[in-house]
Amino acid sequence: LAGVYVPADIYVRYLRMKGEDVLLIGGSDEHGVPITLKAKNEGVTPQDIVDRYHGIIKKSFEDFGISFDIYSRTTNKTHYDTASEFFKTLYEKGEFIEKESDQYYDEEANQFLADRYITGTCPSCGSEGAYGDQCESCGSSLNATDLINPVSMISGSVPVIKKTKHWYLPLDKHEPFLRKWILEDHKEWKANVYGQCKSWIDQGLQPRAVSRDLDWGVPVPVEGADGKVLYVWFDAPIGYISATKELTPEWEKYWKDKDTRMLHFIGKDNIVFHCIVFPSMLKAEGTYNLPENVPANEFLNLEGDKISTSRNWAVWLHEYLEEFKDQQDVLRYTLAANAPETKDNDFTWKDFQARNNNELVAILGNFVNRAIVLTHKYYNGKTPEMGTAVEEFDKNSLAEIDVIVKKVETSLDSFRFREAIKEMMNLARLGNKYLADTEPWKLIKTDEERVKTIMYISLQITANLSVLMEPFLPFSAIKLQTMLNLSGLKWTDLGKTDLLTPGHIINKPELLFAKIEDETIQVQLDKLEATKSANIVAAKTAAPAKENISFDDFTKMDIRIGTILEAEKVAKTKKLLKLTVDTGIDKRTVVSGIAEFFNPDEIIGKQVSILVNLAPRKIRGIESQGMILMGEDANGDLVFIQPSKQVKAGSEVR
RNA sequence: GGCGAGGUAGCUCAGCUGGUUAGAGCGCAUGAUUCAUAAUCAUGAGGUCGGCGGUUCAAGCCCGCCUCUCGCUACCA
Repeated sequence: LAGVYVPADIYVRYLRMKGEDVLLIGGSDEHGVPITLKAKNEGVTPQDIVDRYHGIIKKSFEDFGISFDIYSRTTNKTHYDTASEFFKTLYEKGEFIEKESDQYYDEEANQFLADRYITGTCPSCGSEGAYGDQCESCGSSLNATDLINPVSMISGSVPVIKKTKHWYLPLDKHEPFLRKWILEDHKEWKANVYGQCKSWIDQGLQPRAVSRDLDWGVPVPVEGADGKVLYVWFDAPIGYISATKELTPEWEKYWKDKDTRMLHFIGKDNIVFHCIVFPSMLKAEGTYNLPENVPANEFLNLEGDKISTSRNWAVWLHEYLEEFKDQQDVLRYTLAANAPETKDNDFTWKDFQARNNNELVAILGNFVNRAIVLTHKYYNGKTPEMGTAVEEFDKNSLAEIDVIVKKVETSLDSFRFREAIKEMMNLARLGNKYLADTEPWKLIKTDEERVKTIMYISLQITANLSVLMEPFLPFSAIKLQTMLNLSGLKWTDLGKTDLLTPGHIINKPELLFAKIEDETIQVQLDKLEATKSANIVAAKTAAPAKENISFDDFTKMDIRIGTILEAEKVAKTKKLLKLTVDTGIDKRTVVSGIAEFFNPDEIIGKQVSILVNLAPRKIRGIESQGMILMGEDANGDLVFIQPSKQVKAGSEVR
């Protein structure tokens, strides 16, 4: 929400209020591989899975006030048609590279087999149980087609070799264009976006496969492509187009008109797809506009830890909407004010509370309340005349409205939402200061004419505020406008000093924002604490035992106590240490992925358990002759399996 | 390991092509005030700008090395 939907919604509401013809398009990307895995796990179809979530997500967005013109999904027919057509166009234009290769096919399961799903005898060492991509015994890298006696791991049948064709989008071909378009013509893009694009382009782009041998996705729409679907990253961005089509017959205007500006609001993990891949697709197709900007944001953490839906480390929108009824704007405000625009940021409930109590309640809500309460007290809710006692200070204060509006516009136009929302709050600050400086509650006893002017101006500030806050706090803006008995105001009304005309009746004051008490926050913190505990418990639960093996199988393993003699980091790797171990039998080299947990110096001289008859395997060009046994705890921390007291190197472990 | 982004007051962040005493909001302290949801207004305290070295008359901004965080990437038990 923080990085993508809230900023996008603010921006779009702003443009709509300016009277621009704008659409906010979004949708669920439903062809991801995790979806098929989840379906398999639960024994249901992928469609069941996506049906379950799409509705919930869509409704949550709606209730939260993310004003999508359409929130669609990539499993609907329009999308299938659109994506197919898009592919066909590129295909016919010769924008793809076709590569044919031999691949095993399981005739029983009716599908092509990924290398990992094929097992057989290794052609180089003759051992059984080698996988299609490599032999675990000798470590050689294999082509699946080289395996002797291959067997499908899915059905157990003997697979047949079939030619399979895949299509690749030659990103390298578009490199000169991308270089100019991004690196020269879009220097104004955010540093994080520009930097990552530059990095990709400078490293040289490779052709990227756009098809896969899977059964979940949009079928590849050319002859001889049975059982092939569009790779998810290819079809997903086309979803933006499909959704627009679904929404309006005039969809082409939004995608192809020269004057249309397209923007992608995304998270930083999606930069490459939206800045390099999708634009290349659009360019290749030829008739579409390219994005004008991609204001990608960084990530928002939660109470110091990365948000993770699988670990339930998250604030679920549908739960928030229930537990904080009618307080969408509080979360919108907090998220916008903390948007991770330049670096990852942290959401904390304490900050949420503080933003509400110290800013929304104290500054904004309070000012509005003061103005309206006083109006009712002095004039029974009737807007007074401007009065004749207008001073320089009054004029300056009114003029200040325009200055603030301009600043908000500048900030929004350059996608600086934190700055924009802060400026918006400054209008409420202006109001508070105006009241404090003019003190109408004192003057009412001595100078009623002057008080009319003061209240008139205070009300105009309030009315302006109700418009200015609308993109950010739409629910509260409507509430305030209802209180003021106003409606249909536009962005161009901002700065006007007669939004409420003399005699205009305003309604009774209601509080815009309610204080949030410590207990309420504590409930949320407790909930997260419970999640944390649950995760720890879950992590403590040991994995289920593997299948039984015979004693013979066990005795095949030759495990010894060895002593580490030397240790050094393998260059250009993060995890690997190259160890020299005295096994008692010999001194041998072992490559071990423990560099993140041990300094080479610290472990020299340590006794460890080592599997000495594991087939050698080349890792990073170094032949590893054995495996150091490690214990791994739930956090992934590694510890050595060591003898409880010093024993002779070469002692057997049984 | 390579690449990208970031490391500025207690917290969240500004700081444009290097130039006088480094800014804002919140928090904190003091004072004023009472129309208002004990809200508001004023004033103030608080920073060796991640570390070291360099270029320059001048560096938070430029260069080098190091370090920490996040992301992308790599033949990653």
